[in-house]
Amino acid sequence: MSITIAELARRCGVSTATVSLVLNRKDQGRVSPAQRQRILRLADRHGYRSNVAAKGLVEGRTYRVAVVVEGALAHHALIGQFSFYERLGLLADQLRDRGYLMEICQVDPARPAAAIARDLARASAEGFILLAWPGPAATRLLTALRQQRLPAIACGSTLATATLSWVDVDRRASVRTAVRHLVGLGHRELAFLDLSVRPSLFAPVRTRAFLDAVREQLGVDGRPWVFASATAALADAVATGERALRALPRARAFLLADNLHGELFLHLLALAGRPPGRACHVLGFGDTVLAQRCRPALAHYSLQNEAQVRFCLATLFQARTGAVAAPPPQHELLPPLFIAGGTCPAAPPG
Amino acid sequence: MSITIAELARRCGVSTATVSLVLNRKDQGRVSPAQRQRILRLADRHGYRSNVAAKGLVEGRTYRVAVVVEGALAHHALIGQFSFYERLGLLADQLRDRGYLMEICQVDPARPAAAIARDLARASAEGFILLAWPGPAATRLLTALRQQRLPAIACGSTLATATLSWVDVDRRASVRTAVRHLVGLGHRELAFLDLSVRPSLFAPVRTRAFLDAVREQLGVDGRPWVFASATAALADAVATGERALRALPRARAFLLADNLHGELFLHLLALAGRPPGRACHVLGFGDTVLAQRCRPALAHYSLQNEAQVRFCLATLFQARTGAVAAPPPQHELLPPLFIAGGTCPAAPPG
DNA sequence: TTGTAAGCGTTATCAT
DNA sequence: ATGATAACGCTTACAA
Repeated sequence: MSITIAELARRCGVSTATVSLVLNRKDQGRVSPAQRQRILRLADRHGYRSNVAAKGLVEGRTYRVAVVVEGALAHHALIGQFSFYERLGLLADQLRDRGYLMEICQVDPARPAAAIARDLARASAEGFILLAWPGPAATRLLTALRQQRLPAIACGSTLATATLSWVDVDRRASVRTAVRHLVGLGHRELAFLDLSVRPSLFAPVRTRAFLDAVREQLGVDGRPWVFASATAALADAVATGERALRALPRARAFLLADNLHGELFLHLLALAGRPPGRACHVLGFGDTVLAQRCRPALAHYSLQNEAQVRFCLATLFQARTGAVAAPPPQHELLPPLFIAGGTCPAAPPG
Repeated sequence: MSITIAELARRCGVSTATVSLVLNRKDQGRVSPAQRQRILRLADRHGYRSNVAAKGLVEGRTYRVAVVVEGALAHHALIGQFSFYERLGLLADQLRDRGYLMEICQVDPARPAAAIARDLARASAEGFILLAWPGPAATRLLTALRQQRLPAIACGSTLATATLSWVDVDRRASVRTAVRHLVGLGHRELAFLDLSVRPSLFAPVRTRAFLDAVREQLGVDGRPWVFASATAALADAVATGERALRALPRARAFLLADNLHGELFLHLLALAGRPPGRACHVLGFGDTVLAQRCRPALAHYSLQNEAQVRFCLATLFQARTGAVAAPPPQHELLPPLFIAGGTCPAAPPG
């Protein structure tokens, strides 16, 4: 245990109130600059750290924020959602910066939302962040938490309602922008590859967005350009990629529904004599970490993990005092963000 | 905030001391059974939860355990260490069961150990768990933490010393047992594939163990049977796998240094007309989650995540009271554990 | 400008 | 068998 306020007060010959005020920057002209300096210097010398328990006790707060995870923590690595961990790491750091502690709650999404919410309430957290939940499940759980008057927000889910808090990247707009990007580079034939691990939450959304964008921007039916693997097996991803290359021998523009198997597909392209970035253009979507593992790095539209996390915390902490408050519901659909890479140049202006 | 002890006492017409004793099961015949029941029932009805802050304050404890991660949380997904997250999830749950809170500290391993330890001390945790650190770095940090009298243990690192606390699976013994396993099945030619992402901490250890075991059990030089990819690229893993199959056309026994690219290699085997489990035997090592994603499931020797986590907590909490204590240093090298799968039968007895 | 003191919920020591 | 009460470290209303 570090030095206490009482001890600091004793050594400075002042009262605990004075020390507390100075340490919390609440001494608006109430404490003489001299005292102020002495107290701060002594605190620093002894490495003073406020006792969270005491502080929390007197303030009636827990300084905890729970991050609610669907199923096991390791599950998201298996389904290739690496950005899940990036967001978790960002949350851990940024919450610590605010003096909060991150609590990880792994819950069984099959249970009724009300039961989950009741259990979560026992975590005595001041706020809840639902990380990467499917939209419907997120909606149910957020609603149940709201009934218990617990501030909560979904991070990485697009909900159909404006009465709950959530943030996500706009997948539809990203696909649409990516199509415009490739069309702007002169391509008139695009291949769309959905090689992500099944069952994917977003596969139908992405495919639909692609077909709409193709219809709108090229005036044709894009269905012959869509190639989706039917299973989660790597072998199936390989087969699907090869099938696409055989089916569209003249295609020089490729859109990946997810960066997950990007490295694999770039490899297939190279084998097929269409080296990415030189003989053809490839655009991905998803985790930047995955994209940058590719050679060349995969140009893609981003998940914007940092922006998502920032929005979550800003919403949860929007009360003036830095305390978690029950905020009015807020949501945001982040616009497409291009991340450069060797597989495709930026879109031409206009 | 749930109901308090004081309120409970008021409603039962007893003192706070009585309630506290009953609630903490410290009323050895001191409280009458009738009172006891009344108190417990009322507490249950109001969903009483003890206030951690108050408890921690009076006990002078923080009920926090820090899990120290090398670099970013997401890093381990990129290098294919999925079991990292499995262990993290196990830690989160088991610590919560003990009334503890898990704090994730992402630290820059390039900084001096003493500086890291000083920063970690500010986390005011009662104990530290170094998750999946390379041995030398773990040794330095554990030593620095010990100098600050902070209980700490490394999970998933093999250290050269018995004066620090650590737990790991015995990689050497696992490889050796796997070789014996395949030899016991009648194989006289083994291929050893190291396709893991570079730079791997354990590649030299595993290769060395393989060569030793082959020398010992077959009396030959195993070097022509070792195939290692030189880079982290997927393309290199593919090339290395294919090279091994070409170089050893009659080999029917394969040992994978890591389950990471297991699915990929099984695919290559099938393509080469040697379907795993039927035409040949394949044994892996590492994450069970990865192995079970393969078709057929990859038989392998386990990392024993649960056993590792159990050992960590048992060591950290070994004081009688369930409090974290500064324990005498303890370590354990977990023995090989076979996990069945379709790619290889269990070893014949004897 | 500074000090005093009440109080947060809990545990544990002493009385009764 | 049970109750009073001090103590833990901190914040803050109020007094000086």
